[in-house]
Amino acid sequence: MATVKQWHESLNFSKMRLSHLLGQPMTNVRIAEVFDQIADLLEFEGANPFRVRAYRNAARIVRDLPDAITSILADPQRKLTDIDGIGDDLADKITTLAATGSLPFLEELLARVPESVLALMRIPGLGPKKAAVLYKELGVKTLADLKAACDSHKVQELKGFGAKTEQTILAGMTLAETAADRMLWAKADAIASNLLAHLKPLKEVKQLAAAGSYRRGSETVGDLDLLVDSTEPEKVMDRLAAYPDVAATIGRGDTKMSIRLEGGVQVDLRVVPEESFGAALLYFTGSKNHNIVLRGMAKDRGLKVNEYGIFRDDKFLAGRTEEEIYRMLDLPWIAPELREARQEFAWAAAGELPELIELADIRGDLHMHTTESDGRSTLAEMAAAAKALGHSYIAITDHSKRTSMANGLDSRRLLKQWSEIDALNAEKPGILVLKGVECDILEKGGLDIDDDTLAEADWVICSIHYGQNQSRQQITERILQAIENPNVAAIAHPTGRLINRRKPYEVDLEAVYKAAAKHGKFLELNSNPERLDLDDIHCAAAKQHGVKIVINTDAHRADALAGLRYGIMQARRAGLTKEDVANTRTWVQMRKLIGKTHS
DNA sequence: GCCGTTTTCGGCCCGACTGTTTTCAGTCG
Repeated sequence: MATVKQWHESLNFSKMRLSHLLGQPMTNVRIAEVFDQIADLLEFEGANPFRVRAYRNAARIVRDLPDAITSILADPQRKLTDIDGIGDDLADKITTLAATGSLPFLEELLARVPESVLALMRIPGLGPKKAAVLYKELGVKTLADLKAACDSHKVQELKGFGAKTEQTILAGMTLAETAADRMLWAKADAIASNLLAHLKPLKEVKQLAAAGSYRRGSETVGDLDLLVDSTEPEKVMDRLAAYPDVAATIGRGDTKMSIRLEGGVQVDLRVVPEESFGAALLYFTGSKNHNIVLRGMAKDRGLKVNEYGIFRDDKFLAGRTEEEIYRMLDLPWIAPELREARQEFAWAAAGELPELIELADIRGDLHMHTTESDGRSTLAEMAAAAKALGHSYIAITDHSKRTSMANGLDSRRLLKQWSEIDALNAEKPGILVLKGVECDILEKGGLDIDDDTLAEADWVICSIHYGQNQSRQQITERILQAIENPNVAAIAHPTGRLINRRKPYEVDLEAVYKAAAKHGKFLELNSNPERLDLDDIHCAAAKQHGVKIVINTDAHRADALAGLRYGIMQARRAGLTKEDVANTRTWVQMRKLIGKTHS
């Protein structure tokens, strides 16, 4: 999926020279980037595809790991080779990377293959084989070379290429220049809902679903994958072709069709008969790696799984529902959010598949703003909207004074707001409104509101809004200091994703997790879809360290309170249960967790 | 490159679609 997105990433990646990757603390993400680049280079060289897959797999495994590689290396009790998919060779390479910041094997590869050719493989329709031919036969090293070769029609003269391929390459190049990045889940949701509503009225459509990373609740979505149960694929495909927003048809066969919408989003449609709907839903939901494991398990049992069902010696056994397929493999049904080939199979084998948290489990939202700072809705409007959503409590957490451009409150205004909250509660609004604040962690350390005032609050959540360019160590120190303040209950934006689309600040998250666990402080999963933080990986890491998590919206207007579901999806992807998330509890229970005793 | 209650070698998920072929390789998901 998402060839266009990969293209973008490759453009960004090729700008980011190796020297930028190296010589910095070796985070999991940086190690993963090195392995992905090795996989690309090996693939270009035509290496054994399974060897390439091993590197890609390792990249994904390291990226998804809740623990920092550096802390595993530092722990004499643990070995890298204990991680599934990491053998002796890759463990050595990781160790070398972490110790020296460089990897001789990668240097060798880069000496053989110019890094710029990797961008060729990102063009839709150009894979490693064709890219290698272009490089070897025509000396195409860059995208500019490729453009020139197509324009002079040298490409179509190559064996295995033709006029059509040349056109496809040119079209792929211009498309990639203008196409959109991966979209946020919320946008995918809007588009998918419209598409489903367009297809549903067709009488030939018996069942339909949106699958892919959208169904898995991935934070961002590349392509949309639609699945339809019908015996009349032609009619279904005609219906999709008639969708008003279609810009182009990329491909169309007997049961499968791909279109591109205005704005660049690719939509893949697959039509299957009823007896295959569950198998196809499983296949189309992915992830790819989840499917690979499933199919391997089937093979071990002398079975075969494809998108039509599960088979023994070509005899159809099941396929109507996902449950049937899982059952044939002695597995319970696995929630789509968990299907990333991370821990779900180990959990299933041990009978420890977590009962994932649901939206309805949340009892209160503990981070929101009002018109008193930079919110758009009043205190009363926020309370009414939260009550309508079924919450039993909320915390009003307007900004503190340092955040002056958001009209942050000083202690005098805070105390005034809190007396208004007392008055509102006295009117018995049907929801408990808590006196809170989102208190700035100042550049020099320390908090923006005095301790005497903070002691009056029910709920103090802290975050960094200024001095985000400080060193990793300075930022970490500031956060640790806030965690140690007895008046503080929670840290918001712990990984630094607090401004849309801007690079997060650098922070030693291990230290933050450890301190939060030690002092019983909450880390916030901020549910804003545009700057979601903690994401699924960080969420799992926080849980691993025994940190208490709260899921809040950080809503700036009443209708944004419904955005809690975005955070819930990430929590589910991290395998969190109701117990793992603190604000599934009543406020009385929560207050005990915080350790506050005053009323 | 990884992995092993069939294994330390020989496997590694599976099928649709396209373009260039004349039975298939490459690409994609």
